[in-house]
Amino acid sequence: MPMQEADDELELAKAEMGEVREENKRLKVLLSQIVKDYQELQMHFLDVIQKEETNKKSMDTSSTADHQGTVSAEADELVSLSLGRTSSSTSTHDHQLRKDHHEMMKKTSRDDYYGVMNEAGLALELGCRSFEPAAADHETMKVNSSSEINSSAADPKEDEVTKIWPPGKMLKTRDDDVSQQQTHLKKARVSVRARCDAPTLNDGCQWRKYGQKIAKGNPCPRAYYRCTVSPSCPVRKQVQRCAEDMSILITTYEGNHNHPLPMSATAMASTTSAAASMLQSHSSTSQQGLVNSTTAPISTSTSNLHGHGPNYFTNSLSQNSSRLLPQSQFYFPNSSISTNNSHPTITLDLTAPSPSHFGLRFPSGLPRYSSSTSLNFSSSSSSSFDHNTLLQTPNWINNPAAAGYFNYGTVLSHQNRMNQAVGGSSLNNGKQPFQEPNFYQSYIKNSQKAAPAPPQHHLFTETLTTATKAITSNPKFQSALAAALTSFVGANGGTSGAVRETSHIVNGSSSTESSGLKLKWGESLTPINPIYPSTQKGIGCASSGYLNKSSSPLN
DNA sequence: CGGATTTGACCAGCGC
DNA sequence: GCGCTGGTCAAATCCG
Repeated sequence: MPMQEADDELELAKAEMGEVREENKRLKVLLSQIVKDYQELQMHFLDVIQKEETNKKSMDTSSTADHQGTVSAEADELVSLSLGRTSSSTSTHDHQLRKDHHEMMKKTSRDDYYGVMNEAGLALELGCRSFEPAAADHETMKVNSSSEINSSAADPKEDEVTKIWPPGKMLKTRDDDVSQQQTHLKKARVSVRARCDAPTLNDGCQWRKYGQKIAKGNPCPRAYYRCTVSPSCPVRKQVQRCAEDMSILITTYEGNHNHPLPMSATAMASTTSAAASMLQSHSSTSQQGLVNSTTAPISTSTSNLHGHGPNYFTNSLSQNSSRLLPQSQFYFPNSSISTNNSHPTITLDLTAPSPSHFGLRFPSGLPRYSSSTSLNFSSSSSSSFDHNTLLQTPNWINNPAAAGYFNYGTVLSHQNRMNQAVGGSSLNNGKQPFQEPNFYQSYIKNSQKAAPAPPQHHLFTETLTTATKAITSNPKFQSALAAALTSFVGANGGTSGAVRETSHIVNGSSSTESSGLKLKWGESLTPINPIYPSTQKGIGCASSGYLNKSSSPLN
């Protein structure tokens, strides 16, 4: 009988593989269509820019405001290109833009151009840049102004630039208008809430703890980490247990990586980047007076990832808001906005109670925001996302503790099975003992007894990461997604998980109840990680140092 | 012994 | 100006 069971399992596995293959084929087709559409739109946009430039020359300066608005509107309709159009745009800029575009189109045929190729061999542009001047991060602004615009993304000088970043002193070199825009938006932060018993999320990066504080209103200490992958990396993160539910780990990221990241780190980086872009995009919009109320839609702009190589992901937060090519936007209705906080924070809440949603929402401590908009990226048959529904399974989601709260489509189920097959969940890297308050310590111990750490399993996640990088960075994808989201939101009620811009706790507006976005996590299959094969010691939220150094738990 | 962590001190921003 | 709070520094300590 054991033989019979084995055969059944084998057959089952084969059937699943077949399904996955078919799904993969469909996705490849979708991707190719997306790429094609994107390229068409890109050319369209450039034509618009060129026309605008022509009009500019033919018109008196008194009419500039009008036509700027016109172009903005058109660009917005396409991929929200207008957001990058600033008064600083000149013909030189436009020409440079076009030149950059063509160069990027050339580059997309190179294997070494970061994220250009996904497993399907489809070229997706990742070197996208924007004129967006309103990045919330001052540090980012400096980098962009000094290195991004005037040099390629691979410019080694970027590190040098970042080395001279004195925290909080970056406004000095900026134009006055930009400074004014940023006076109330000093540093964008992305907060990730996830159920995780490990000290930190396994975001793939290497961190060193440099401080710990008891923050007001939370008995659990807040730990401060800085990225140690590069000595000059300005990225910080704060890790703290949720006061209301200590199984929830709140990880807040701030800053931009200025160094190559391992694949396992790009997942989180891309996710936070997208969220930060969303936040910043909203912020800039808000600054323009388009969104002012605390219940206005969040303007969300997914990130334009770029890199110096297959594993280079420079933007964890706002940097990607300052690219030379346009970024797209989409809107999440009924989202809360706070404009009076110097540290606007967007919270990606991965603690949604439903196992079928990946959500962005307010902390559970704010029950009035508990419903909401969930992003449920599906590779399957959702009619609303037929042509652009591939997303990643980030490594940090691979945390089994959190896994129960996500739906990766077919991937998750496969992965969970595999995880279980190889020994259970990975809740902790086991490297460091917890030194949090006793009540939490006991909680952790109990949790760990029930869930022994398993071996790692990265193959799916890295592939998904790669696919995500390719896709989410694609403005066309974003645009199409935006359109889909817009229509879908209009037709959907609230679900679990949400996109929320916290900027501290916003007022008690109840407007967050109704939005609903369901984007199912997609799938991708090719396992790759040629550069950091030994970096992932655990698939859980344990933060494994990919340089064989310990990353830091919350002690 | 070198690197990471701990933890009290220090500093800056903010509200009163 | 003072106190509170968040964030960082750095010497002491821990650990592999």
